[in-house]
Amino acid sequence: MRPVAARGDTVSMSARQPTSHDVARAAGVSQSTVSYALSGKGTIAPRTREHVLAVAASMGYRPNLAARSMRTQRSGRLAVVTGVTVDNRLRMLTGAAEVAAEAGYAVDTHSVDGTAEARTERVVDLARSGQVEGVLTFLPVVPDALTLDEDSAPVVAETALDEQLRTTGELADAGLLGTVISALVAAGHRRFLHVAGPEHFASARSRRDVYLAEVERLGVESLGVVGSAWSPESGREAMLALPDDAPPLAVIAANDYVALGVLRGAAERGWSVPGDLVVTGWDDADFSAFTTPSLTTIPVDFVEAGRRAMRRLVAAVRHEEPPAHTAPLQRVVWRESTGALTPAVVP
Amino acid sequence: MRPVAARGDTVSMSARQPTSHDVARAAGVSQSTVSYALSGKGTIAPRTREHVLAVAASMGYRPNLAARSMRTQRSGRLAVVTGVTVDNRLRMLTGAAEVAAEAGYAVDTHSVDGTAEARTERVVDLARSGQVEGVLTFLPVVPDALTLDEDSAPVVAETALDEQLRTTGELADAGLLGTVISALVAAGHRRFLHVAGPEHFASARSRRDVYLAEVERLGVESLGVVGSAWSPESGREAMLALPDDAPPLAVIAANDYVALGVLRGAAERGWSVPGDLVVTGWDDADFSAFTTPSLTTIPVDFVEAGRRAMRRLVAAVRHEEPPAHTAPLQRVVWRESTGALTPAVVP
DNA sequence: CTGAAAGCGCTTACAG
DNA sequence: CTGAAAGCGCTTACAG
Repeated sequence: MRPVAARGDTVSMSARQPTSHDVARAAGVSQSTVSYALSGKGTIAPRTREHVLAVAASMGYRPNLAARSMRTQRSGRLAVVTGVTVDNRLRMLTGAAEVAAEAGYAVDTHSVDGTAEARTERVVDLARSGQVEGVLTFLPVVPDALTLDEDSAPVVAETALDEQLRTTGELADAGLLGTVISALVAAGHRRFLHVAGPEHFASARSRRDVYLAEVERLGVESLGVVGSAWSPESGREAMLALPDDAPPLAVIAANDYVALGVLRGAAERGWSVPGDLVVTGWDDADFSAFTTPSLTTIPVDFVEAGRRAMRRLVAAVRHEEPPAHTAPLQRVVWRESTGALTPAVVP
Repeated sequence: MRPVAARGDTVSMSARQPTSHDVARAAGVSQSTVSYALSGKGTIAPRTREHVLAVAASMGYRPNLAARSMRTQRSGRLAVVTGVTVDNRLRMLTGAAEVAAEAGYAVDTHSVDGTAEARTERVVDLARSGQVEGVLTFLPVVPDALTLDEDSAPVVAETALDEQLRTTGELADAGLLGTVISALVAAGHRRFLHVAGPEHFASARSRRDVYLAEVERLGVESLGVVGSAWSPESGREAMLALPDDAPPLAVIAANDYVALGVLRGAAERGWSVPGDLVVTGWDDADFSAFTTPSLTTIPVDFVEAGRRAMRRLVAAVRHEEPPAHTAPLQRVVWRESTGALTPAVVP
């Protein structure tokens, strides 16, 4: 398909990548001098360095990463474990890849499916493989199955089954739900329902926990916690299972996909939103501003979450302290699905 | 943080990964025999091979990929270029990663932002870097800026600005839109509008082209082609810009996000769907079955599209013929947004 | 059938 | 300030 250069070809148009040796020959210096010039390490005369750099650039020289890695015993690679789940993973991957690139690491993507145990095994396998210096997983893992010994590369999990891991956990913060419920109570709502996400997501668990705590604290009625998926089906089924006299009701959905199903199910029941029901979601999905009614939700900056998770991993790999983040990743956006709230109650 | 093994440590619990040398010593053979045993190449006594394999497994031996790559002059790596765009990219990445893993390649993910030209430059850069054996891009590239010489790794683009590349193009096939429009005409619709996607996506262009051709062929009225984004905003604005006497109208949206905005805009105009307007989308987004009304759409198997794109890349890297695919990636799903169609007209 | 040896392209003490 | 040399862990002709 593409012509292969003859082996004994002496013409300069070689098909092979130039090596530091080639640069050295062209620049009239030794190969080690080329290495020092490029790394900036050791002692080297500024003029020599400039000259070597210029020659290297003119030849389009790129250091062979495999050779460097073999010599330095560092692969310069980090693994990111992902899979087919909710759509916000790609945004997190984007942020993570950005930070990794800035820190000088390449990112290997590993798409993993199957049970939490199977996924955890893959993560452990990667951490022990010796091919990567660290592992960042966007999928929940089972800490019990995550037995890392000293040889293993560090693992950072954005969502874990519990808190034993180096969890960044910022996505799991459900504190804003307290704000939302308080505002709804201030607006006169007295009966609530939570349609929860999957138990093995830390974010789903903490949303449920905050819901339960707030409902208790404010002394309002709760029709309970139902559902265990991030899907519209889950929200729709929750509506279809409700008694006829459920409204007026405030439905706290685990995320916007669930909330979308709630809207759909409410329509099928003949309940108006925000008349009979008010509904809130989470994540500010791409569609959430455009449903009818549009969804009140808690936007999460997934790109930034990915960045932060990767910064934690890089810190762990380098045995540095994890960076502290202050700027919040989440906020509340009030839209039509919660009806008109007086400015006084909107936080 | 984690204890580092003392350098002169002679205890067998070494923190470093075992090498083929370590395996050779433990198995009582030479290092080259270990290599032959693991690769299955060369001539080796079955008993020796089994023994070596058992020892290697018991030690948790993993070949050092950097060393292998340096020796074989093959990195065993493929780059996938992605970015923050529509949510279906992650599904494609999943399929692509799966095929790459099966074929024995690791996948480097590169998240790229910026203009089409800037992205193209990154793709070219990767192809020439010598670090990867091939590049698969899910983002549109500009062929004019994509100057690959003989040294470059092959590039496969799922979506290209034109057809000069090795485009898999299956996602760009808009043939089913003919089926949809014919069915709507058979159901009595006589006036159409297309809300198009971004010009630089091949899929957006071919949807527009098929729309124009079908409207012409069937001799029905077209209110034109508007819009140039994959966003709900685009669909909503298209509705708000329509004259009051636009209905009855069949709106062909470039994808489900656009269609969602069309639903929203129609609601704001006081037009009922499917009464005043019928609407179709594309992609069967996660929300499409749960909008009110639910969306008639053309589901695309993005995971399989990712697999196929990666198979093409692997074939190109190996100088093999690209595999031919027969099973269609797309189909039509009729839902509420097109109203009741008699079974006779539904294809 | 097995082993000794070269070499892939780097980095980094060490000598000059 | 510069260069010769060792060695990272593999694969693969080649000799025995």
